[in-house]
Amino acid sequence: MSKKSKSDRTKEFIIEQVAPVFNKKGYVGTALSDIEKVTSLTKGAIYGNFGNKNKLAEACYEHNIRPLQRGVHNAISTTGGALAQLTALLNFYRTHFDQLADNGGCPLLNTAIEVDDTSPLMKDKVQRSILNWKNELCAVIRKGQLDDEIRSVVKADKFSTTIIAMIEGGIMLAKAMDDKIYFLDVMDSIEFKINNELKIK
Amino acid sequence: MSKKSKSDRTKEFIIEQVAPVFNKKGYVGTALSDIEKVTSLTKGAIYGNFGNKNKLAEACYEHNIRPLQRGVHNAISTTGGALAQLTALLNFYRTHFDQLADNGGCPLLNTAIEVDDTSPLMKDKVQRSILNWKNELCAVIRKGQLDDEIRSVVKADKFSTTIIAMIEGGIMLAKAMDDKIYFLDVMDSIEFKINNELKIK
Amino acid sequence: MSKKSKSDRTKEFIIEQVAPVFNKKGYVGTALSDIEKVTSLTKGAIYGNFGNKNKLAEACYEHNIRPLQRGVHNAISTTGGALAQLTALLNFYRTHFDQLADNGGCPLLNTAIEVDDTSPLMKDKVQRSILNWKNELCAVIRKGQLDDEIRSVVKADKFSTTIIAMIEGGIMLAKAMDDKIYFLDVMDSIEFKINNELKIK
Amino acid sequence: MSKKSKSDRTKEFIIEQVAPVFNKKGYVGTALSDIEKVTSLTKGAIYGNFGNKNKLAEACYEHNIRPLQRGVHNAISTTGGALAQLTALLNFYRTHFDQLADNGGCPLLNTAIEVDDTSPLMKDKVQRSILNWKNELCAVIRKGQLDDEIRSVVKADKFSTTIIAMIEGGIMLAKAMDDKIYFLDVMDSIEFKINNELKIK
DNA sequence: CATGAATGAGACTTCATTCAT
DNA sequence: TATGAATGAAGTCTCATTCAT
Repeated sequence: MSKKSKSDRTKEFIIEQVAPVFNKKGYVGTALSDIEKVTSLTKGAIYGNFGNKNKLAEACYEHNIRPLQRGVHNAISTTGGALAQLTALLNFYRTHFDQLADNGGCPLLNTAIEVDDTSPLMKDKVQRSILNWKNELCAVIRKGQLDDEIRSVVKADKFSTTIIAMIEGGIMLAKAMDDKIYFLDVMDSIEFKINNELKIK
Repeated sequence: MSKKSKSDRTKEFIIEQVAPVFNKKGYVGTALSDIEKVTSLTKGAIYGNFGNKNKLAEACYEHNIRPLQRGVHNAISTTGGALAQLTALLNFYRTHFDQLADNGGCPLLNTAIEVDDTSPLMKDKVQRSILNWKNELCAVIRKGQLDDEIRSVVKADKFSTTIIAMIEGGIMLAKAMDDKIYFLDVMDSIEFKINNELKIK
Repeated sequence: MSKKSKSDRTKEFIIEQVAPVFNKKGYVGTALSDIEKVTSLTKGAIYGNFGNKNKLAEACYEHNIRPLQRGVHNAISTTGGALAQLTALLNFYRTHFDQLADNGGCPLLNTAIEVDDTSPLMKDKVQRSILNWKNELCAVIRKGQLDDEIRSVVKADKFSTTIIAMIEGGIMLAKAMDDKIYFLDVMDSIEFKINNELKIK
Repeated sequence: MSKKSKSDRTKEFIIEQVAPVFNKKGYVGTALSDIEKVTSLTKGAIYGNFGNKNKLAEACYEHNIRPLQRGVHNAISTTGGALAQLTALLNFYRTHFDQLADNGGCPLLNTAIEVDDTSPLMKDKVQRSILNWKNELCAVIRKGQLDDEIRSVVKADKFSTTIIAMIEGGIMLAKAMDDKIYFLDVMDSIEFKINNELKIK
C-alpha cells in the first residue's frame, strides 16, 4: 500500500500546476510570482518543497516528458511487428497533439531550444531524453530487420534521427502557425517514408 | 546613391553585435546589461536608437533571418531545374550549418519556440517567415511539376512543410546533442526523399 | 536531589550546541536555520522550548558567560591574599585563552559590541556582567588594602575597570590578528601593573 | 583644481549617511532598506554606485577609520618629543570620545568583533588598521628611546599593543555602560603607565 | 546622439514565526 | 514535545526604462 506523505502530495500538486507554465513560458520566462499564482502557495512553500527554482524546473521537465516517453514506449510495446509499432507511435502523436499543444508543445523541443546555448545542466537532461527516444526507435527498426519486416539496407540510427527531427519540426510548425495541419502533414510524410523506405513489399 | 547616416550606421552596428546574443539567450534571457556589454554602448544609446528592447529584438530577428532567407532564395534561383534547386538548398544548409550553430542556431526555430505561447507580435513575424519559406519551396515544386521534372501526384504544400520540419528538427537535434551528424543525417534523408518521391525516373 | 526533566535536558542540549554559534556569528548573524543545523532539531522544537530566538539568545549568553564568571570567581576565591588572587585571575585567562578563542571569543565583549547601539535588553545583561565582574575585582583590591597588601592610594574602582578593559582589548586584538601573542603581551602588562602599582614592596 | 564628478559626490554622500549606520548596527544588521532610508535614494542608485552591499560596507569602514587614523597620526606628529606625542594621542581620544560614541564607537573594534569568525575580507582590512596603528606607536616609542626620553628596557612592541588594547577595551566598557567615566579612567591609567613605566625620571 | 545617474518594479531567496498534527 | 509544512515580511540584487545634461 503506497500512502503518500503530505510533502509528496504537495510536491506533486505544485509540479502539476507549474509544469505547463514552464513549458509555455520557458525557464527564465516563468517567475516565482507566476508559480505563486497557479499554485496559490507562497514562495516560502515552494522553496520549502523544492529548494530553488532550478530544482522545481527540473522536476517539471521530468513531469512534462514522462507522458511522452510513456506514449512512445507503449506504442513500441504494441504487438504486431516493428512496422505496426512505428505506426502506433505516429498515431499516438496524432491523437495527442491537441493536448500537447495545449500544454505548450513538446517539452523536449522547448527545453532544447531554450537551454542549448545557456544551461548545461538542463541540456544534459535533454540529451538523455533524446538518446533514450532514439534508442527505442533504433531497437524497433533493428528488430524489424531481424524479422525480415524491414529492409536490411536501412540505417536504423539515421532513420530514427530523421523520425524524431520530423516530429519535432512538425510540432514547431503547427504551434507557430496555430494550425494542426502542419503537424498532420509531417506525420503523413513519416508514414509514407515508413511504407516506402522501410517496408519489404 | 544611398549614403548611410550616422544613426543608421550605429543602428546597424548595434544589431550586428546584439543579434547573436538574442538568438542564443532568447528575448527574455537577454538583458539590457548584456546588450551594453556587447556593444560597449550605454542604455541611453540603445533607447535613443531603438525606443525599447522589443523593437531592437524585432530588428535583430530580421537581421538573423535575412541570410537564411537569402540563402534559400539564392539556392532556389539556381539554374538547372527544380530538383537541382532543392539540392542546392540542402547544400546551402550543409555548408552553413557550423556558422548557424555558432550564432545560436536557427532564429526562426528559436523564436518560434520562445514566443509561440507568449508574444503575439513576434509570433506574427515568425509566421511570415515560415509562410515565405514554404511559398518559395512550393513554387519550385510546382514549377518542377509543370516542367515534368517532378511527379504530379506530389502535394507541393505538404512536401514543403515536411522539408522545413526536417531542417528545423535536424538543427534542434544537432545543437542539443552537440553533434553535427544529427543534422547531416536528416539532410541526407531529405535528399533521399527528393530523389525517391519527387524525381521522375 | 534535583532530577532534570526531559524538557530541561533538551533545553540544555540546545543551549550547548547553539551558544558557540551565537558567540561566533552574533545574534542577527545567526539564523534559525543555523540553529536547526547544529541541533538537528526543527524550528518547532526550538520554539517549543524557548518561545523565540531572542529568549534562546539570552539563555546562550548566560551559558557563555557562566564559565568566565566562574573562572573569575574561582581565582578570586584562591587562598593567599589579594595579589595572589589577581595573579590567579590572569593565569586563568592565560590558560583558557585557546578555548575561549575557539568558542568565538569573549561573549561579554562580543555581545557588548553587537548590542550597544541596538538592543536594550541584551545591553542590560551585559551591564550586569560588567558590574558583577568589576565588583569582584574591587572587593579583592579593597580587601588587599585592608590587609596592607595593596597600596592604599590605589583607586580600586579605576584599577578594576582598567584590568577589564585590558583583558577585553587583548582578546579583541589576538582574535583579530589570529595571534595569541597580542593577548599574552597584555596579560604581562597587567601583571607588571599589579606588581608595580599595587604591591607594597 | 579638483572638481568632483556627480558620481563621486553621490558616492561620498551615500558613504557619509551610511557609515555611522554600519558602525552602529553592524554589517549584517544593516539592511538595504536602512540604507535607502538614510540616503533617500533607491536600491538601484546604491547598486549603481557601489555594485553591492559589501563594497559599500568596505568604503564605509575606510570612511569611519580615517578620522581616527588621522587623529592618531596628527598626535604623533606633534612637536615636543615622544612622551608629549603619546600624551597628545590620549588627549585626542579624550576630546573626541563623545563624537566617537555618537557614531557608534570605534569602527576598528566593532568590525573586528563582528567579522573575526565570519568574514575574511573585512578581517584583513581590520588587521591592516591594527598593524598600521601599532607601527605608529612603536615608531614613537623607539624614537623616544633613541632620544633618551624613554627607558631602553621598554619593549616597544608589547607596550604599543597594550595601549591599543586599553583604548579599545575602554571604549567598549564606556559604550556598554553608557558612562564615559569608564573610558576616562582607562585613559588615566595609560597616562600613569606612560609616566611611570616609560619616562626616564 | 550618447552618457551617466537614477527610478520603481520585480527578480530569487531567506527570514522568524506559527500551528495542525 | 516535536515535527512538517506553511506564511508573510523582508532580505539582496537586477530589470527595463527615463531623462537632464
